[in-house]
Amino acid sequence: MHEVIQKLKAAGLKITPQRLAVLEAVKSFHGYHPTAEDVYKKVKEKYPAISLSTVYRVLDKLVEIGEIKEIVVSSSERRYDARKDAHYHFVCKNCKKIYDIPKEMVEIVWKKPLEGKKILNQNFVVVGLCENCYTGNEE
Amino acid sequence: MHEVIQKLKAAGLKITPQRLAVLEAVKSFHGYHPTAEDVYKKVKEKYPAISLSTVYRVLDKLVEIGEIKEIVVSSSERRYDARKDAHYHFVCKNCKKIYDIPKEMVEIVWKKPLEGKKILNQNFVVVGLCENCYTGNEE
DNA sequence: AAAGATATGCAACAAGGTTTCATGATAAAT
DNA sequence: ATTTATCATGAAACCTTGTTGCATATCTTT
Repeated sequence: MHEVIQKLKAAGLKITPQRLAVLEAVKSFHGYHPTAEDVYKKVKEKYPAISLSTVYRVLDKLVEIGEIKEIVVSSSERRYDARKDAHYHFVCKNCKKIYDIPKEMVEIVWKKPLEGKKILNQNFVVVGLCENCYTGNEE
Repeated sequence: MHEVIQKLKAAGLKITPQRLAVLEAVKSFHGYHPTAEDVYKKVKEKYPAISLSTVYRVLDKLVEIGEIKEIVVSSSERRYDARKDAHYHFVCKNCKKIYDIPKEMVEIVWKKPLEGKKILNQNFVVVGLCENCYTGNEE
């Protein structure tokens, strides 16, 4: 929590209760990857006055300063991840649940370098059917 | 073009000029990965009466029968790809341009199998800065 | 050629996210 | 501690992307 305050200050941003509450909320979803709406509902529990637009704005800022990540697993909604270490994701085509894939499970090897371009992030997203949906018991 | 007709028939779908025109349009964007809107504009050139909702519906069907693919590279809009062979994508964080990465350039090795889950697709999306944006000449 | 089934166009709608603007809170400088 | 300049917030309006309901039109099969 101290760390964020440093980062916010370093970026010339103010320390507001909303910002701290939103970050807390995102962090509270261990293993789950919340949408902005999910975060909004969670924050409201302890901070009923917060507005949805503030949540959107704070999420953007937290991504900007690298305190959380946006994961791109759907073309229709944004999802956030408080985990900052590298890892990958599995998305169930049926129930849409998102699972973490530990970095150690997969090795990504470049056979030839990507000439001219600068790589900032490597997103590996596996789409398939999870345990529940694969065996037929829809969720 | 013959192939699609077979696929549509096999899926119990009718052969309509709109469906053929939308597929043609998607195919015409070599190397570019159009949004539904892009496809709509392109189709309109030769088929001015088509409606946007039809384009959305046809794109869905074409994805369903595997004639085109939806690529997930943004959380806010869908993009389509007529290329059916496996390959990956690079997205420029600055100009948002999408580049194809040939399959041969990257090798994805599973160190441990994904227990219980069935893999349908492996999407590898690299985010970074492209030639133009990296060197400072914004686009 | 007719019948049945499916697709289309239009317009209304919905979800997710953004923007504007007046007000309120923060941080730096007295 | 107070003031002041700046930045952030809440509320509501708005925008973009995609979806749906329904009447009409078009396919396909007989």
